[in-house]
Amino acid sequence: MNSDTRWLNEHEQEIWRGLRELIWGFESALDRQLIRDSELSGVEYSVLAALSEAEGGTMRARDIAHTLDWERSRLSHLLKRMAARGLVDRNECPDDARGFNISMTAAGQAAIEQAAPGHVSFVRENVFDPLTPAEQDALLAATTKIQHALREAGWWERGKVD
Amino acid sequence: MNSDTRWLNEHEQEIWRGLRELIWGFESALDRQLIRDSELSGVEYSVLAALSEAEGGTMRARDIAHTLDWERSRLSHLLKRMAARGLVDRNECPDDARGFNISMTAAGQAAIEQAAPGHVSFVRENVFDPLTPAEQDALLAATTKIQHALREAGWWERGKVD
DNA sequence: TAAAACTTGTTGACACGTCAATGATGACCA
DNA sequence: TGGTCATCATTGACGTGTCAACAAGTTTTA
Repeated sequence: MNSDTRWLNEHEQEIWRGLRELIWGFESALDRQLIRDSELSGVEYSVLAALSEAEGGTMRARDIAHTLDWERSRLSHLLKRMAARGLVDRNECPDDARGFNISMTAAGQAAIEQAAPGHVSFVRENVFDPLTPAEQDALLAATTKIQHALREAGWWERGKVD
Repeated sequence: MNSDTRWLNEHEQEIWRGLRELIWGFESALDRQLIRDSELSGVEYSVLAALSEAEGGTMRARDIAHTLDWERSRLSHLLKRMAARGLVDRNECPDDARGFNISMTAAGQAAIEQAAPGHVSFVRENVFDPLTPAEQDALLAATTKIQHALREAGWWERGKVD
């Protein structure tokens, strides 16, 4: 933070630029692919994927938020739109009067089943096919270590950091 | 796309999850750091960083959009907000009546100078410090190849992919 | 048990992104 | 010259994310 900042040298700038561009570009490319090949956005896909792994295609909103590591309000806004589009249903939770059970509708099920193959192919073709197995493992090592550093420093969780 | 989809095995899912979580989490962590330690968002920082490398701290909007690989409308919306906050000025371009010259104000200059050390430290501490030089190079190789695959397949550019 | 504290989910204000439409100007070429 | 086409920037509609405030229910605890 002070004047003894360790600035990046040329090579480090190149590495950083590569990472930053990928972080920026991959997510939007993934979103474009989903929106073109299905009727789902990336976030809608995430929610339906979580539901499809739950028994009966049903989860409490709280648990979806926890699984995806999302803020509750973010999920709430999205679920309202998804319910309006007929992708999910919301029912009161019998155990806990505060809660809601979110379940996939038949339309939601159909949407994710239609979207999944293209989504997987996208990942296959753009992450795994271009890399050797050794490179794939190196990528995992790097992403794991970076994520670990961010967690250690408290930057991973949204909300207050200090 | 067909029924012969090559699904991901366990290990591949682990690699993919690591990448996806990093892509999701890194950007928001970076944004949080900037917003906490300065008065700038990540996108505002990008614009000011581009301007600070131009002569006189001035660039045409078109060139900023090209440098950052952004849509013009995205830049236009942001510049309107930044101008309202006093971070940039917009002046008509003498050569081309369609264009605008965007320049950093003194406040914009002060904001990025104040934000830069913390930003660099964040990258240093969360990307370079956790990785060995060999791992850094492996990361660059992986991001480069993935980006290349996305470009080849036409997924990199926003807009129609046909 | 009553008060305090926490959990769950919604809402509203606002920042930010994409897309499509618009208007104005510049470039090209027949 | 005049018409066509491309370029530059803006705008509005809307999807999406964060944050803070809120209402209502549940848990803790004194």
